[in-house]
Amino acid sequence: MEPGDSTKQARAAAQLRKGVLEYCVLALMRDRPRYGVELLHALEESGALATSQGTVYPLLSRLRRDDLVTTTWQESASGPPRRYYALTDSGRAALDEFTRVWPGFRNAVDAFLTTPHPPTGDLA
Amino acid sequence: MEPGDSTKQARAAAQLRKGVLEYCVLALMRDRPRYGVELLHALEESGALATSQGTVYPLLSRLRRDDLVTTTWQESASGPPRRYYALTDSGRAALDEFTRVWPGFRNAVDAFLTTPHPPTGDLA
DNA sequence: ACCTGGTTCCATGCGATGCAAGATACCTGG
DNA sequence: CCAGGTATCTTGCATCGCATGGAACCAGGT
Repeated sequence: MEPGDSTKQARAAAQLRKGVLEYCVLALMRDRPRYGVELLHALEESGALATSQGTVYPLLSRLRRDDLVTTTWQESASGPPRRYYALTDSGRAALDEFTRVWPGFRNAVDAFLTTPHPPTGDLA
Repeated sequence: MEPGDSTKQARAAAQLRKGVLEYCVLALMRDRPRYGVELLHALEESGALATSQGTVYPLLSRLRRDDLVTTTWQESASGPPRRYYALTDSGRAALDEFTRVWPGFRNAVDAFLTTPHPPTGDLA
């Protein structure tokens, strides 16, 4: 994404990420601990959820503040040490909760976008 | 939803609505003009996107400010006059743009929630 | 005429979130 | 010693959902 990209498409995508990014990051930690730049790359490869460091690190700080993740420093073979983030029980519960809520939300949006809204009345 | 409902489920759902509500409201106006309370009821019936007047009216003000909708006053058979909101060409373009972006976003989130993230490497 | 209730509209202030920009530190290689 | 890549974090801003409160209009009962 270009720095000065203020198209309507970019704006819609930016607003979409709100609130979802947190749980996608938790989902990435589900099977093993991850570190910041690793999460950043995984989000970038997904395409639709690409973001920046200025978004991920404050998010990770909030997750740690709310006891959804714990962190451990670990040496790296090449480069500075990495802070690995792992799910706590609360974090896993939050992820499960979101996984339960998401399908209903997704289907509701799909319905609004695809269902016609005729003048005569919805369905009553 | 109770007024003082601050459960994790409610919190996740609240954050999810961010950015999506705007386009669901536009989608409701796709086939005919709507007025405020009518939009509020339609959102409430969907379940997952139920919200309040304090959310809808500022949203409608922003849509009008950005020239995505136009408004016309119309008398009501029972009650005060209603302000009907209709899509402009820009509004319809924004809705089409969102309709194009949404499936990719939705599938990306689905992938994060359902795809395992094994230790050995993603897929490379 | 009064007043109670329902309907419809809107404004204000707060908390949460994504983001651009910048700062700091570590390691490797020339 | 210095340049570049890797990795972490902070600050200030803009946007958005929401609770709360207020204002206006109409119908019906007393």
